[in-house]
Amino acid sequence: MASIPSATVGRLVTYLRVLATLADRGIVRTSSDDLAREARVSAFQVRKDLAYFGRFGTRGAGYDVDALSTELHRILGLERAWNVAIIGMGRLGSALADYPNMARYNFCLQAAFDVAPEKVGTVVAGVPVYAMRELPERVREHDVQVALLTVPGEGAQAATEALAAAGVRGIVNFASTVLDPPEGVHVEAIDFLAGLKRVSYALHAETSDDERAAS
Amino acid sequence: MASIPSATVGRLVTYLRVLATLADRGIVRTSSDDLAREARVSAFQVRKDLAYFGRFGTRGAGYDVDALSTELHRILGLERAWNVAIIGMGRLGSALADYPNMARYNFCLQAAFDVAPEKVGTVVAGVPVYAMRELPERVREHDVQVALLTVPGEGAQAATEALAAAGVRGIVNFASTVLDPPEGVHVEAIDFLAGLKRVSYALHAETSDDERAAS
DNA sequence: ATATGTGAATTGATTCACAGCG
DNA sequence: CGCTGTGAATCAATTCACATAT
Repeated sequence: MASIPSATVGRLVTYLRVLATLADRGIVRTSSDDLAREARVSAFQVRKDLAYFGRFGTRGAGYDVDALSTELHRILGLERAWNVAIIGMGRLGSALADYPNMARYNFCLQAAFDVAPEKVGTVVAGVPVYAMRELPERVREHDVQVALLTVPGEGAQAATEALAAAGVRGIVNFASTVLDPPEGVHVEAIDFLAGLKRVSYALHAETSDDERAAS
Repeated sequence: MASIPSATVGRLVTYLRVLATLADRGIVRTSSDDLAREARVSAFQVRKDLAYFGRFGTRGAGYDVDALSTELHRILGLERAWNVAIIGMGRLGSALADYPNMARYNFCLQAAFDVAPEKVGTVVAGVPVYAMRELPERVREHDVQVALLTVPGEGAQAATEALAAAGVRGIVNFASTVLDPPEGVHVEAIDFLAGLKRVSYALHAETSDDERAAS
């Protein structure tokens, strides 16, 4: 298979979300136009993105909401369950632990880890908190495939290597650090401070333009 | 000015972060090669990204860490302070409220909003929590320019419109919804569930490849 | 000597137009 | 007739090579 643009994968996730809201509204059939409007992309884009993976519509009639949703689940690997661990049970880690929508998408939170002795041994949102040094055994015990990394920046790379050594191949990194991903490990960065800075740029650039236009 | 690729803006944010770690290590001078290695991009890319905005290095010698850092702050609009509000004081909103690094980058958290009557009137991490219906006055009172939107998906679009009407032009959206941004409003999406799904795709695609290779 | 800054070349992604199917 | 699926064309971003400055 030709390699898929990662932007396409990101948009598939969006289409899936849109399909869910359509299904909630009782809508059974849709079109690339509909999906495009809701996802804020072009209808060409929707069709091209789907075309990388197959043919899911009926010409003249559009797409079946349920069927397309099922296909997208399959493509994104969401039909199977993924076992998830949280590394770092600070504010953010705890907030993620009782985020309800994770289970809805087959992400099963199995374990949490922290260095603070007072947290170790507690149970947060039904999930046991282990010491970081137990990570290798516990990751294997719970068959963890994906980690949510919420440790402070300084510890992120070390944690990544420990996770990789324990066999974890997917990491969602919440730290403001560029990780050097070990061979075979996929890292997705979620950096809200970076998002804030991009907003700052957008507002700032706009203001400078206005000033220039006014002069 | 020619329009800047948004990917470039994202990378500038990364370079800034790398420069901060270099400065912490007492490093005074750097090069496009160094920055590239730390940011995991090519040196060409670093130079091209910077070239959109000017000439910041000395040929033969590289870049001054402090000077480049100052320039990037200026470019990204981080020299001035931005007043920030959090909309939705659930788990995530509260976690964001006492995230310490925001102030370091001149993002000043001024106010928080929630619909729950028992939260209204409390002070979280030094920040007053107001009722959603007070949003117009309070946003103006605190001169809020940027909002962190952490309300559930259903309420996100309505909150966006209320914010826009109150004069907020920058929104970081944590909800799993595609927002229709009102005219002149910039939205940055931070969606960790989407990140998790992209990881799922990466691991799943890899596994399918392996199976195909083995057959 | 060395590392930046930049036009030219290349690669990749998006847009388009329409052929093909229901 | 309508809407999908897709090769071709356009547009944008990345990579490269090297002239240029210190």
